[in-house]
Amino acid sequence: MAVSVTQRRARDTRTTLLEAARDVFSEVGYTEANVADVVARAGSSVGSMYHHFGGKADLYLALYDEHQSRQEARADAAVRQARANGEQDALVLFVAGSRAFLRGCWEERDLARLFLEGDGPPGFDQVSRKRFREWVKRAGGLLRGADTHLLGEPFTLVLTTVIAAAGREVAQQADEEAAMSYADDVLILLSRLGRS
Amino acid sequence: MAVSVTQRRARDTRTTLLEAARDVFSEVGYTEANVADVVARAGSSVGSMYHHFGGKADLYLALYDEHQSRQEARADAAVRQARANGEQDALVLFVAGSRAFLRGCWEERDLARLFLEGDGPPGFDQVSRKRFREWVKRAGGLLRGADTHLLGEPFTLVLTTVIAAAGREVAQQADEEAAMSYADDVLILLSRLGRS
DNA sequence: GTCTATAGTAAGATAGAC
DNA sequence: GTCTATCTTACTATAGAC
Repeated sequence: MAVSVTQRRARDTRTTLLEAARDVFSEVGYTEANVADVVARAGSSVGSMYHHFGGKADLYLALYDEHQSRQEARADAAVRQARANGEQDALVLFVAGSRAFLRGCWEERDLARLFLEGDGPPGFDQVSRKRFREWVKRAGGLLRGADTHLLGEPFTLVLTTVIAAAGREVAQQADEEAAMSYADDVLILLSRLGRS
Repeated sequence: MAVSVTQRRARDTRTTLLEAARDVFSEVGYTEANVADVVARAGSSVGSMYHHFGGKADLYLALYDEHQSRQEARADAAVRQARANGEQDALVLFVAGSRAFLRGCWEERDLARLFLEGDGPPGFDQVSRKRFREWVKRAGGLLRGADTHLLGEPFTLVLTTVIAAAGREVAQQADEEAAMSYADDVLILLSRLGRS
């Protein structure tokens, strides 16, 4: 399909707005940020912004969606990779996925901080918790069967909250080495939970 | 010291406002709540509210302060009690304190939900995380020396987030039995972390 | 699709009488 | 200390020209 010039412009505008939103939200958080600043930084206009997005909250959610998708992709890839290398231990696979997730928190630390800090539109906390929980449940499914203790709500809860909190801390470290060292420390603790 | 009638009235107003704030915040959360509803429910007035408190955020913080103090008292009492009963194992003591904390989350479930849900004034998340962390560090100090692995930031982080998340879930259970059962499940997992 | 200008609105906070 | 009335401010969202 040929893409017309105007369609391309529209895409650019959308992208530019998202990048500006990323910067502004990261710097001042959701509550403090205002739409005017975002469109100013994007060199766009309020009208355009409302043409492409439903509003401030929608902008934030779009940013979250893309970030979270990338994070899940990273984790999945790491698990596949480990498996391709012959790894079979469920716990090791799970840790590999989580580690990739945490590395992603470092690489996209501005966004990770933003989303894990808890400053978002009304109700965002519950939404993101739910999505994250789904992911952990899927990834944590690896552990099923390994140990009967590893089933059930409380276990998923612990996994979810620990990884999220670790992500927040990782994103705040001074350099990559410190970040991954922190990540590994937490993953060691998590591993203990997996061993009966 | 004799307490004058006007002083007493003032105290009553303050208390009534706090109770109303508790109800309103619990029902609709911080963001959705507005000062007008609070004073209406209290049968008071905006002016009085601003006489006693610095504003909406201050009202919320006062509520949090008192709740958290009660929670810490509960936990400390439980630890003292266990100690008085001859318990010496650091991990068992820590779990006893945490269990009392979680029971408190059930007893004051309206507030526990409110504060652990993440909807508060700007910056509240960090403030409450910090205070909670201090408490866990103090309580978790029990574990120092038991095992060299139990030192360090990551361990405190895990303890903190797991207990907080457990509190949120406990506060949402249907009845006390379910709540404490959930609490115990999580505490079993936490115990595993303590055993090397 | 993009922009400017403006409307709408909601709510937190203050002033000042009693 | 308590109240009523008002202010002020800030920002989201829309309308309509280009």
